[in-house]
Amino acid sequence: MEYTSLVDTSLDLNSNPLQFFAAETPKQERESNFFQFGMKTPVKQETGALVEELNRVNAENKKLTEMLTSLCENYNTLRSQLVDFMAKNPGTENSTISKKRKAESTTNANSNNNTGANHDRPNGNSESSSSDEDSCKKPREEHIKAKISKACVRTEASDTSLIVKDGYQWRKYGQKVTRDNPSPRAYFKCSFAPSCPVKKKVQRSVEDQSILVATYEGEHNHPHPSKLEANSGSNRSMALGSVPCTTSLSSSGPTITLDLTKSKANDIPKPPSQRVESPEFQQFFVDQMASSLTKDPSFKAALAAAISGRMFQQNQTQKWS
DNA sequence: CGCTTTTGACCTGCGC
DNA sequence: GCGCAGGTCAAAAGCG
Repeated sequence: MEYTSLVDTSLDLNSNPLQFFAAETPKQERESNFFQFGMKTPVKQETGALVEELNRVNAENKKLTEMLTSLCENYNTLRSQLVDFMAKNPGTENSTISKKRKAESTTNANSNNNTGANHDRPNGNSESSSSDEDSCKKPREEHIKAKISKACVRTEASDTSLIVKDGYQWRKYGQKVTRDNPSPRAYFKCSFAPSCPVKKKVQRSVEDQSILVATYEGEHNHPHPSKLEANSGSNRSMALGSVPCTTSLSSSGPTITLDLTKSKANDIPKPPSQRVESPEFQQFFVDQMASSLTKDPSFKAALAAAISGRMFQQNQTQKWS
């Protein structure tokens, strides 16, 4: 797919030109030059180098912005094509899988290309023919399963607690050992329950014990707790804010992987698993990034503001120096 | 003392 | 209908 050629995973925005300066010059010289800047002493060579570097960074930022725009456009195109395809071929995606348990085992076992749009139930449009039957059988769960999402969280493998710090408060109401996974599965309800219907299941990945797979069911009908303190962020990913996020993902659906060990591990992100090298994984990685970036318009706006803000800041810095 | 967690029992749906 | 497995309940225990 063309996405892979578009995405430069080394998103080094070079937002701080002084870092380049620092990397190329000895410490003493750096400090003296810094004071020279402060005293507005013209150093033509260094200034020229900085201007050149700044221009290069600006060009790179522009290029990245274009890449991002292109990525979003390609994603939207692909998504609309998928929607069309699903509309024309209603029975193509596991139309026989309408039962609850099969649905879950499918999402767990297969690395099929479920997007956030069809994550509600795996059988997409064919659901319309069987939904009535299902609703008769399971009227109680119908509304709860309105929205299901997954998140993978990397933790220390030795950490036996099934706690996913997503900012919300949860109350554990059960734990089970499932057949397909020796690790116990923990069941949580939002602490705002029963007014908030959201539940989550947390279980360690079979493949990588250091990854916790959290499955969220439903949507919170109350603001994110962090928003009460800092009114920023527009979705869960944004609200996670300060959590070190290293964007890896699971093979079972749209996920966000948060490397909670990163802050403790010398800032060296570990690869989620060997699967990251596979084309399938990379493809899904791109899809996931595009999904995360395009899902929320306000996130796009915030991203654009952040990029332009950095560029503006650089220009200001350049002017002041 | 109140809240949270633990854990065994119970409920429900699915496959045979 | 029965057994199995996932999900939920609720009493007991733990904790601040």
